Amino acid sequence: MGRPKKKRGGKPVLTLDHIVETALGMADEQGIEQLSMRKLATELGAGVMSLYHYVADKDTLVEALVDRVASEVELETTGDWTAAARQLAVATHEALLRHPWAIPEWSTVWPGPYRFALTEQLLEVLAGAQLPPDVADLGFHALTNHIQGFARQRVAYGDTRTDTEEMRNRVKGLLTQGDYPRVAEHVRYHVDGHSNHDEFGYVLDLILDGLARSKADCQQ
Amino acid sequence: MGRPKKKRGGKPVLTLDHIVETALGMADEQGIEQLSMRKLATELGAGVMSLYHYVADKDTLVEALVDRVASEVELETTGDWTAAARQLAVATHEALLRHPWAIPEWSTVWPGPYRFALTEQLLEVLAGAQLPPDVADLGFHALTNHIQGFARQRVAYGDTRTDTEEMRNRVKGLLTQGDYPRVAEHVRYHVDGHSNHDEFGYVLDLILDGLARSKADCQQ
DNA sequence: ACCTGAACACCGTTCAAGT
DNA sequence: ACCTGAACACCGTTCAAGT
Repeated sequence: MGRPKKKRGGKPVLTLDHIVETALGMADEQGIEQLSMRKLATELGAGVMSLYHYVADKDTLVEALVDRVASEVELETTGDWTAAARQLAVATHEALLRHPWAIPEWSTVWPGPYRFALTEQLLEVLAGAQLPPDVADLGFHALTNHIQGFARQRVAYGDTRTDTEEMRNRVKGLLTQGDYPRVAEHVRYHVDGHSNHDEFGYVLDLILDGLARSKADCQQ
Repeated sequence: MGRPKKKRGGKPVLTLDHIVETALGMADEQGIEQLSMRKLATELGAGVMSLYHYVADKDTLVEALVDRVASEVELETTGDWTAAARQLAVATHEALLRHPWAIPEWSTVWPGPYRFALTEQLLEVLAGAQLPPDVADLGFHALTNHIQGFARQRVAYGDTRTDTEEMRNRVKGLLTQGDYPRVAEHVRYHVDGHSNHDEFGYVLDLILDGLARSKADCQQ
């Protein structure tokens, strides 16, 4: 959190924290594809090799970056298990939308401590629901798949930051030309039909209702 | 499909088809991270720059590669809409497992014609089911998220080809050390408990049953 | 039309050296 | 302990040139 930029007399010109925070900013602004050790170093006003005193290699840095995103998710929840699961899902979804570059990394990179804590928490919440084990497992995967899948889709069509001229033209082409009418219809359904409709929450509730219902079914 | 390797007198030493097929083989064997234009060219016995007569740039090649994977999915289906959706889902899942490198690309890359045809087909099947529009939409996303999410997870823990020493140690550490007990429990549930249980199909049927039930609910 | 080598502007990382 | 430049082994791609 403290970020000593140059600090004449003191020793630590660089900090792991400062490195990660700067890298995060660069990834947020220009995408992770544009983030290189060299650019990061010059952004920090340091030599490239200085970074390697704080980070083993680039992959480890990216892992740290993704975990930094996971750290933004509030783990404290209120209410019963459906409310709690909902809060975790929404908070994760929002964190991913804040850092779109992290979406493809989310499921690719080995989890860091914050990510593990988040997963642990969601599993804990589901365990508290006393669902039959296979339903709990299904529920966990349905929720995480929904979170990731929906974030990916959000960014694919229509996220303002990721939008390139190229992509907008391709979408327009898809909607204009007659090939793939069902796909065009589906995209339109999302783009104009439901923009102020909270689709993420809507489907999320369907999943949670389904889980709650499974439990009721088993208990009678 | 024809692959002329050197063909002394004839002109086409290279073919788009031959390039894509060779690149696919390399990606399958060594992962897409290891696939470079230069290595691909030498594998083909050509100069790097020769490739650029068939392919605009590396990104386009990767798009073609992913579409090559999509092309493996059989679009012809039999039976009612649940059977048809099931067949498409299973075939897609299998194609992704055959080419694990394609899983993260699947939702990142702009779709090619085969991928579009596949999406169109699934939407068509769901349209044929006469579900209420929002249920059809939910169903489409539930299915695609399940396909992608499950494939990702399969590869994350336990896919033999992607398994590195590194990763096996990390998983072992997770299971051995006491941090994150719920996560460890969850991984164990998948690793030993259900190895011969067809989890993909099981959850897939739950989704399809849920959709069918929604329809029944609305019709009465 | 098809293929190419040289060159440019980048990468991540090793290594040996500086304070 | 902390920082570094030179060097190595790579990248994708432009350009001008060959057949």
